[in-house]
Amino acid sequence: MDYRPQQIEEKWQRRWAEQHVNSLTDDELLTVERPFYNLMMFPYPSAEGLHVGNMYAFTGADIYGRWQRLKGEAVFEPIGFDAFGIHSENFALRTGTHPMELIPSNIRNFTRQLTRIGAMYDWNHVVDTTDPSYYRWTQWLFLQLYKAGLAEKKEAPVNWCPSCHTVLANEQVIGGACERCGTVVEQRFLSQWFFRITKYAQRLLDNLAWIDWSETTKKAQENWIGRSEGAEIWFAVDTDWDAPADSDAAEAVAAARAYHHERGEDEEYEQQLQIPVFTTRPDTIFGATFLVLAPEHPVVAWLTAPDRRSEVEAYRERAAAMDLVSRKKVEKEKTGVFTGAYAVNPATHERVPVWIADYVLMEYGTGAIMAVPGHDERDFEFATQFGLPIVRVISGGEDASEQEGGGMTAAWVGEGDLVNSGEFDGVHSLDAIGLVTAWLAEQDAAEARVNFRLHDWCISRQRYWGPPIPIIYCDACGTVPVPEDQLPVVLPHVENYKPDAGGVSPLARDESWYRVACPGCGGAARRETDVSDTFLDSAWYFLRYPSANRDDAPFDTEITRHWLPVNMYIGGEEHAVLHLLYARFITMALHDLGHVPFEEPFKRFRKHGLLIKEGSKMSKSRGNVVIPDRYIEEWGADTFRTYLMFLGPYQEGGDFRDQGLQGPFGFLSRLWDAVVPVEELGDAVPEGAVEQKLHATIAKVTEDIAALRYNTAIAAMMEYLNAVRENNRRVNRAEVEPLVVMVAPFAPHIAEELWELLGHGKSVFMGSNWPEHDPSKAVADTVEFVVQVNGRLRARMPMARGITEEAAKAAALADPNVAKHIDGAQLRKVVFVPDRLINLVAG
RNA sequence: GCCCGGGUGGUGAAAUGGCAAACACGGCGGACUCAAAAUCCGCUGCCGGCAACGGCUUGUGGGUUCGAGUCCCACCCCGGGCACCA
Repeated sequence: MDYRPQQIEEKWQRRWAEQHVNSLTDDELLTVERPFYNLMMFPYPSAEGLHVGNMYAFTGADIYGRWQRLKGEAVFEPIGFDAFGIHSENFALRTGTHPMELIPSNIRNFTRQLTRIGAMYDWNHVVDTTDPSYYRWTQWLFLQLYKAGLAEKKEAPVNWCPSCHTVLANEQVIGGACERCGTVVEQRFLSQWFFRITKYAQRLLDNLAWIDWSETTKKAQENWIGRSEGAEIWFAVDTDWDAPADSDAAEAVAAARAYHHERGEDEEYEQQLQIPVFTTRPDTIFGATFLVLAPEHPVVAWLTAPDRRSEVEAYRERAAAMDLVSRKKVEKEKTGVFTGAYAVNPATHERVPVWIADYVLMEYGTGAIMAVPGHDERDFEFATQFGLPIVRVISGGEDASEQEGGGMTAAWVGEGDLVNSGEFDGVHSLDAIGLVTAWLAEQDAAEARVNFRLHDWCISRQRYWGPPIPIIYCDACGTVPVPEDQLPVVLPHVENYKPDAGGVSPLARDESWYRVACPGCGGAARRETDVSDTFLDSAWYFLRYPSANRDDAPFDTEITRHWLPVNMYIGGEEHAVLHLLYARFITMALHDLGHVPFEEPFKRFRKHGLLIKEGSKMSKSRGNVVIPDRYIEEWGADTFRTYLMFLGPYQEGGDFRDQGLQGPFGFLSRLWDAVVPVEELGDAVPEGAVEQKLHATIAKVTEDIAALRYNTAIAAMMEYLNAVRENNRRVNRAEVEPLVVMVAPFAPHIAEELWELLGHGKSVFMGSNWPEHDPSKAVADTVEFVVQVNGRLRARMPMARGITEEAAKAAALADPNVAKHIDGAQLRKVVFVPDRLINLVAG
């Protein structure tokens, strides 16, 4: 009987479903012992169907879950659909199918594919983010954050995608372009809903020290959070003209006032206008020869000299019109204009000119810098271009020769001793950072400060396909949260859901929907018409899975305590700073609000690598995207799964080559051929080389799967099967039975079929069937010993395990080839590695 | 520029400082067959040699070590992320 994967796979998929092999009831969720929550990143259900990249991710995660189960854990392995979002909506717009029809049919197709690949999903606990019974709780989550002051609406510079007609979070802007459509984003000032993730910046960073995550992912988060230690230093403005007297005056002063008010500096501001700057190099303060403000800095209009106003205004307009990508180009020539104003360097008490330039960004630090051209490359370039003074305050680097004027030829950014720095001369720059900050602080001119690159998370979207933000605006009561007992705010079926270039949400076209009575006073009010970011849906879905059937709470307290945090989460590196950071933030916030007893959602996270095809990236335009269905049809899910895991190291990715499927298929076929004539199997216990190989293989496969080294685990099983079948020897049942179990996580269908043929009444996954190895039997009695002379291989000889150095040396010296290479020379040294090698150093 | 990966046969890839190339694909040769497919067996890094065996070989150049793909220093190349972040 030949191996016919399609029939076997159909049979077992049907049986798993009929006998509920892979799902837990809600009662079991509360009571089972050894719970193991095995999570993978839920897919966005595209119309194209599951991509091989999804299959790769899910298969690797499923293997881990199946293995835990074979070891006796009660594994909960759920799946769901991240079905809201711009991606689905854009596709719907393109094809003219309404997302409310498109998504359910995509989900049906995904469900079919996910079943066909043979993953052991718990179909009793599915999550669909577009289902009102789910997004009701997404809205609830928004309200909890709102009540805690962690959600706020504010006017801010935001990323605007002119193609998707919506704002984007910083994390969704990749290299200056929209993550979804690739269009270059613009900067706009809009009033948007933000989550105050920056409040958690330090904790998000600190916890990275102890969570068990892939190092690269932690590193990416660390960089994204971007902590910088330094100081904020205040420069008093010194001008001899009044604030602008024209019609812009009130506005300019109001803007400056608002800026300082937001920073809590009302008092200082009323006394004298000060410009705060952030620097990581307070040690270079004596070399700060000018200030540079971001063009959009709110105090610019206030302090610009009357005769400079038209030039400054022109520059600001040009900067505002520029897209963010070209503005942030490093290689671009420095531009800027002088405002005519001066400020006082608090260390030197010298007046320094105040400039504006687009290389200073409003969104980082204070939107203003002290320029130290002697020790900062960008400031050096700017000073050189505009003829501003360059002063050396740290020794090191090179100066031009006397004839050439002796000035600095480049910024010196390294360390050194301070010079031209008053009482600090001779102090090392690293020591000076703290000393100078303290000295300035005594004069109320500075304070030590930490800055983060991380920005607040902009969650409002001017789009249709998302959960409406549960807020109502009332003229009398102001901003009113929708009462929790009125959730969900159901997304209405809107025929024209096209986004609008003006930034008005599609929901704003449905008057009957947004006109609503104020929950506070009962008067006429209107709903918020923006929807929330898809990443909010996915920031808490893992909390919902075990409680997916609860309709009175987002997550059941007992079930959550039993199953969370997640034991193992496997997913793609592309979400390192998006989903994974948001999920951590939301969990931390829920912890602080008393909703969950832990603050990190995922105990372990492992990233998987990227699949490429025949040496190049898969993409639609290249036309080399692997369609999994075709391969599964041709080879079977077991072969496809095993090949995906065999083609390279899982955590690094690999190269998909059509020819490669032959290898795993041959392996499974040979396994089939070895086991299926069950009556012919011998009853002898394993012995000799096969026994040794069996125990060594169990040890290796167990270790490898634990470390996600699936490719070498499969190779080890292939080697073992080759040993079992060597020279047409008679195969014994006790030799193949453990192999069938070890194959099961990779190729579950064939394993089930063989397990049944071997006489077992129930699924191999019911019960702790993972084999144990006996370390004493995993090693051979004789080892092949390597003999080196002066570090070079000269002979190999079988020797008894545990042979002494003396005996090994004697045997080695007796070998004619060894003797020849020693050639009568004196032995200077003998290096002996037990059971492995002896190196005779002669001459 | 900074931060991660990575560079090994014809190909995908293995290798706690201790036999480089496991496992697999492909190729070559053979068995079976009228023939082909499937299957099975053998060979397969490069150079020299009938062979025994010897020499060379993990991006480049140095170093540490009895011994380096692996550790250290410098550099080149490829992939990914961040980036005028003060």
